[in-house]
Amino acid sequence: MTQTNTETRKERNPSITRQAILQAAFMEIFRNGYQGMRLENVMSETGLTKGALYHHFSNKQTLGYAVVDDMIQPMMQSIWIDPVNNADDPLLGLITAIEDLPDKKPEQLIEFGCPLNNLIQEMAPLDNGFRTRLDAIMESWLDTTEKALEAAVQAGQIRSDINCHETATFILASVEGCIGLAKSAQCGNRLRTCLKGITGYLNSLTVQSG
Amino acid sequence: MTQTNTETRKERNPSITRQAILQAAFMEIFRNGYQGMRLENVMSETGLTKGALYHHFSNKQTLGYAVVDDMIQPMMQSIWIDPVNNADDPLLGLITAIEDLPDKKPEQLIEFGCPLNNLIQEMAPLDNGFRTRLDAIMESWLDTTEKALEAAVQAGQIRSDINCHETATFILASVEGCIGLAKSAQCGNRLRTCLKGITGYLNSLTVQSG
DNA sequence: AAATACATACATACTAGTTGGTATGTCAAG
DNA sequence: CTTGACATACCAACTAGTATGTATGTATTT
Repeated sequence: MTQTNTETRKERNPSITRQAILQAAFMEIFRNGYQGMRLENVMSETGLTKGALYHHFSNKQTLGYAVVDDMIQPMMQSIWIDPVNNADDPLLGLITAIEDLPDKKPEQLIEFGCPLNNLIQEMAPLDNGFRTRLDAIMESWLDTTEKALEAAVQAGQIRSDINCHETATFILASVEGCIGLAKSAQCGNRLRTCLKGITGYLNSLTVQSG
Repeated sequence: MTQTNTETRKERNPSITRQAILQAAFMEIFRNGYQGMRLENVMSETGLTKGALYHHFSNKQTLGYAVVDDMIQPMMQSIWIDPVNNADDPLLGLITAIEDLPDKKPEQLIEFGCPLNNLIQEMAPLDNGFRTRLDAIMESWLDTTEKALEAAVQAGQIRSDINCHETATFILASVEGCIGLAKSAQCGNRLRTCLKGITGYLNSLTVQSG
């Protein structure tokens, strides 16, 4: 085995390398925001050099977009969209998605908030490429939630006089707001207190409670 | 009149100069975040130099803290805390505070969001000095809202079985969430849609609607 | 009331460190 | 042996912060 480097030879695997860069960039953005992300930190966390980084991504912006498309979008898909779409009971599917939130990555959720919302609040006014990508995720999130509410109406679970579009928007706003409030206090209790408000609201929509 | 400068002589007024710096810094932070704020832009927007800036504020962090204390806190006071505290009708005071939001600075609210929430989401995990200042504003905002709910209970306006603390937390989370969603879409309709969800929720708390 | 002394309120010029980006070299795989 | 996958070395621009100079207001002294 020829060994030109002092360190152990790195096996080449471009897809794994790319994934490692994306993972490190995601965490950097999650903690510090996109503007606060330092490519130097992405390098040190992956053990790669600037050459490798710029081989896979042409610039910082492209890397940022890729984090949205290849990391954040799949997360939202697996945390909310898929479970809610596949739930047998539409209302229970929504409630479960909400109640499961604190269990996913509790410490990260409270310390750093929601990766999607963080980037929206930072970048929406500054970079329309970010904004359109992020709002597309938001729209699909809204769409899934709205359809679940419509199904819950059809199933006779919640009142038929509610506006599902308005209600879905309100629910997602509340979810993001709750995570944001918990981040402000850096406190899990505030998250749970706040999420109870959402489930309480959902219960107020049920027919038997009217 | 001796005139050493080429430009017109600047009259000296330290308090006005300080306010001008704070105003420019606030807008810079509002648009770009604290990390994105450039002191050079604060200088160019005020027409001042770095010497003047560093005369009034010892460093960037001190300026950032002053923006929180001297700009954002008074804004929250005048937009929400004072009107809600001084309202004759506690429930109407809350509803009015919510419904008035889009009228304050509509284009800024939708484009840049909420100055308080922006800074919380950006800085809470990064700088505890920011976080404690911002969360103190949040706490006073929560406190005012909770007391208004308690007064509404006392006045027989809303059901007495609700948890005012939990409800206040939920309402403020929803407000911030709605502003955040509108910012994502850069769309006033989504803000109004979402805020209707909040007022609808408040109505669901009233006694006659139970 | 004029002169002096001193602190405040700025301006100018510079520095050190950071950061995104590039040019080029090298090793490995097909 | 050509192309892809990296490493090394370097640069130009930016940015917070500093050192220092100067003009202005104000209190004190005589």
